[in-house]
Amino acid sequence: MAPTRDATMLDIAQARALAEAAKGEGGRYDAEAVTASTAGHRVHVKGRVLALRSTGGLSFLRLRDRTGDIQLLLDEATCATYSDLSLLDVGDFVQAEGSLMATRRGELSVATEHFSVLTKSVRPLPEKWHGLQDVELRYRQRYVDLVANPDVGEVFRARSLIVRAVRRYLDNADFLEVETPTMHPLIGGAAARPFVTHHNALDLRLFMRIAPELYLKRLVVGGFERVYEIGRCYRNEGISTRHNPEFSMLEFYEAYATWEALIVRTESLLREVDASLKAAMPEAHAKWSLARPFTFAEPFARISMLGAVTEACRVAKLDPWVAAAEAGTLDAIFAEDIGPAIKPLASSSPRAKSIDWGNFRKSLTKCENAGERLFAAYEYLAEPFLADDYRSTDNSKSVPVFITEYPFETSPLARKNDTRPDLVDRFELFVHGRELCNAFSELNDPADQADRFRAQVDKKAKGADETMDFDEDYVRALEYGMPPAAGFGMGIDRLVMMLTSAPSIRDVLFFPQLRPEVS
RNA sequence: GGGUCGAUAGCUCAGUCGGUAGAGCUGCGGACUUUUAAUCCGUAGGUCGAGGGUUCAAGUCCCUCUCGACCCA
Repeated sequence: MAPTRDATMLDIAQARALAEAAKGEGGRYDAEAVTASTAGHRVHVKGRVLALRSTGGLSFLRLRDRTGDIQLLLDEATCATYSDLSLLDVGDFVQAEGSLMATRRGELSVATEHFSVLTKSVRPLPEKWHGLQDVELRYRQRYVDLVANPDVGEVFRARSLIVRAVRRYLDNADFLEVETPTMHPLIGGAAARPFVTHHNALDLRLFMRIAPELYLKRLVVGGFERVYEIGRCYRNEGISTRHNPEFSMLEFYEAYATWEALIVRTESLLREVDASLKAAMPEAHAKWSLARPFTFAEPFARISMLGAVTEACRVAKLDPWVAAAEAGTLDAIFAEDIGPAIKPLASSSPRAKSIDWGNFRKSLTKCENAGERLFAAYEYLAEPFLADDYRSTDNSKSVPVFITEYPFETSPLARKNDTRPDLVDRFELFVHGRELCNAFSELNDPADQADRFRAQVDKKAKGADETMDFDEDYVRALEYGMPPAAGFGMGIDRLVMMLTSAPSIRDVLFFPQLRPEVS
């Protein structure tokens, strides 16, 4: 069927808008008002058939396109192609032409005079009421999931809006979006195991990037003072609700800024992105924010790593350790085996009982210096309880926490603090106890950087597998001079999970990594 | 890597003590001119994830494996 000349090809939302004036209580339309307001205007819509009901010589189709749904009413007496209905299935794409009308129950419909199939669906869609529930099938056949489960599409629309809002924020702050290599000859920029690949013509071993960091900072050396990249990174680790082998990361670098400036940026970035999401998807946003265990409505908390450990010891009533922290002698305790101390300490309070003492002890024994020990103490004593300890004023939600003053041994790319050489000018942001952002004033001293790379190489020689390579070209770049700068990294997938209250990273990735399907 | 749970019709799920494989939706045929998970009548649909074992007899009990979910590391 060729569309007749006087029908206007419309998105379904546009077609509905023609009858907006006739819309009444509860979304019901008055039949006479529809006829009056559309004045017999003919419409031509295209979409997918979601439901098909027939009562003798009268049939109803529910049609959906990207803008919405509308019902088609087909009367055997007035629809020229009515007999084609026998060939029609749910899932087919059709075009239909007719005038707008309202049914007795007040549903806006197209009184269809012609319709034809655009694409035939030869597989049945999942059952209409329960939809597709099987999680494995939902991930493997996302194309079906998206048709059957409208909430899924909502999360992915949110993801797109979130990324757009992040870009808008950075673009407005005069950052330049760039692209850097995803295949690297060396491992660098983060602590993770890489995927290895091979370039045939160059006969070259390459690693899929674990972070864009070192390339972006080369651009800062080259005079690109504000750059950002949103891109895929790859880490050869286990798969879980929070980890996928490939994931998206935002990094930005700002010359002449310090980590303290980035704390301010981080708060404003997150609030602005969330506000954009709220503006674009108000109903979904209301649902998600109700489900969030955290809030952005109050100032984020801010505490040093040692402060967080001390505070955590206080809440857990680990009195001897609180005293040691205040006297500055905590590391002397952690440097010895804490084994004998565990039993009395673990019964100090309910909180103390829930500390993972066994793994904390094991982790401490692997540490080689005070910095690593403080980090381990933070990981086991403070981090698991951040969401309990940092609460909104009415105590209903957790507030995000900036952890600052990281030990330099655990931060091979961050700038040392000017007055405390055992610390680096770095922070991480934890939202409801989960790490979301990592940022620091950048190390731009080439000699110091070379020392840090050497320390990484030594660790690798001792068997550590999550270490960086010595990147001579990067040191050479620093030798030409990098302006003082601060850099920021954030996992996009985690951000989307938090904002949409998605429990698994698989809910925010269209095609999460799965084992191959067995036939 | 460890633990728990799961896999039965295209989809969602039952299946008791080990005794002939079930329902709803979907599909197919039919009735019905205002449906909304339409309704009604009829009908089709199965390598019970794979392999092995116990048994007269296994979807069901045992073992191994595959895939997945959740929790822990």
